[in-house]
Amino acid sequence: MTGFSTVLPAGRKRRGEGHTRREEILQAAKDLFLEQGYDSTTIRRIADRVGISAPALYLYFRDKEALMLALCDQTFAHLIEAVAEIERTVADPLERVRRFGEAYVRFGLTHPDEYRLVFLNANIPEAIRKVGHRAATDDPTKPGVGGALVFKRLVAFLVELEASGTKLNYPPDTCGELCWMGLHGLVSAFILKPEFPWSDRELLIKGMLEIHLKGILRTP
Amino acid sequence: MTGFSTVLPAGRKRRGEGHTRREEILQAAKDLFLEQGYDSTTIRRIADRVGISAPALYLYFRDKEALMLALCDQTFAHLIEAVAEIERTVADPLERVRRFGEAYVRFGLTHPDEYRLVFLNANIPEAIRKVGHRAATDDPTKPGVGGALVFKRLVAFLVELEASGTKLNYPPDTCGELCWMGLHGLVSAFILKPEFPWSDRELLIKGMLEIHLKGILRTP
DNA sequence: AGCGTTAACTGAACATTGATAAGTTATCGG
DNA sequence: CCGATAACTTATCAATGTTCAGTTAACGCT
Repeated sequence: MTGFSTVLPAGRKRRGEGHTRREEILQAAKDLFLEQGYDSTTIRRIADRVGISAPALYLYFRDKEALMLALCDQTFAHLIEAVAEIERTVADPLERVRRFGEAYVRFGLTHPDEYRLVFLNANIPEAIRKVGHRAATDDPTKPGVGGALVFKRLVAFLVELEASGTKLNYPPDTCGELCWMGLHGLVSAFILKPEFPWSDRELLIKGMLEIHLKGILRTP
Repeated sequence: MTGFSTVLPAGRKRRGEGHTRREEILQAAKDLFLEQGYDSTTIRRIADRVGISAPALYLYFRDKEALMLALCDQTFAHLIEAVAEIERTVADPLERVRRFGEAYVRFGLTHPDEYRLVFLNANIPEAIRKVGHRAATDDPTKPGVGGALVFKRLVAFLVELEASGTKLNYPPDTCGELCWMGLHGLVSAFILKPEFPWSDRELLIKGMLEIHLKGILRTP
């Protein structure tokens, strides 16, 4: 039961309607990616789904990497939205940090493939690997900075937390990095090693959040 | 400055000396892998280094995956040895856990490429992905169980720790998983995102160890 | 010394991959 | 209706992992 879906040729786009095709390609790539994973998301198969020839893809994306980058940013928007939601609805800085952790883990576990693409892949070309944690100084209008944006929010929460009088055991950015590393370790473990007999998932999530909150807050 | 090293043809092996060639292949693959990374470690290039034809490789390895698996196990032996060293020289269970963490991080940071191959790669075929954390019930004589063996040692340390009277906040295996996830998050962050402006590396390592030790030990 | 078996190995080829070059077609403004 | 050009295709490239069919050389045996 693999790749039987060849789509009928799509009509040529009207002049000036190229961006439409671009989005069709993105959608097809995303579908394929979610259905069959990265390895099956080939240029030819994407083109096939859209109903155009393979080289036509290169009219809209410089190369496969650029296509995947665009996909990543699209998905990251979801996580950014989730964090914005927290900022809108939660006032307490400590609670914001906890909610951030929960949202991050939930995002990773419900979008495992994108998570792999953005945060885990050591095999994919350099530029894609960087997407997750490109330096915060990079041009934020360019594709591939979603991860850094999210991370900056976490650090901002920690700065608030410190400003509100809570003592931290490390500088806010170090705290943020430690928390992210723990959350990332958790998510990537579940994603990369699903066959491992992990103990209760909810316990692990709760435990990881507890450990890190307890670890960064100074308690005399 | 890339791939100029083509090696002269090696003489045919005597009858019964095939295993020698097998090890030559492994060595060449390892060198190439360390020098140029996974993407450059192709069947043809490996064969080229050894001085044989590409198909000759398939006399000694079922496929590329099997070759890489063998490489992984070879490298894992180093980590296993480091852990055994701890068992030999350190008696205190708590200290054993701390030393395990240090050794694990040191291993990851000094063997980043192997670490990527074994623990990080979401793109490489399934069997290689599993290497790091194959279920402990798997046949331990088969290749690819190095990761699980190491992890079992950590859990054993935690069981000792509990037996010695120290109260834990979670069951030993859950504690082990949490610790491993944190350590792994740390190592993989450094490896996958070297360009990110992390705060002081030593502080992060020390912090991660502290956080997790504090987190799993019950302190009333 | 010669012969047959077979381990060790090679050359050519296949299907896929991402990517490019060069040419074609259809749309649209004037 | 015509010329410019956006949109697209066909043919092709080099590289990848892998297989097939054959070849060569080492060894035991008579």
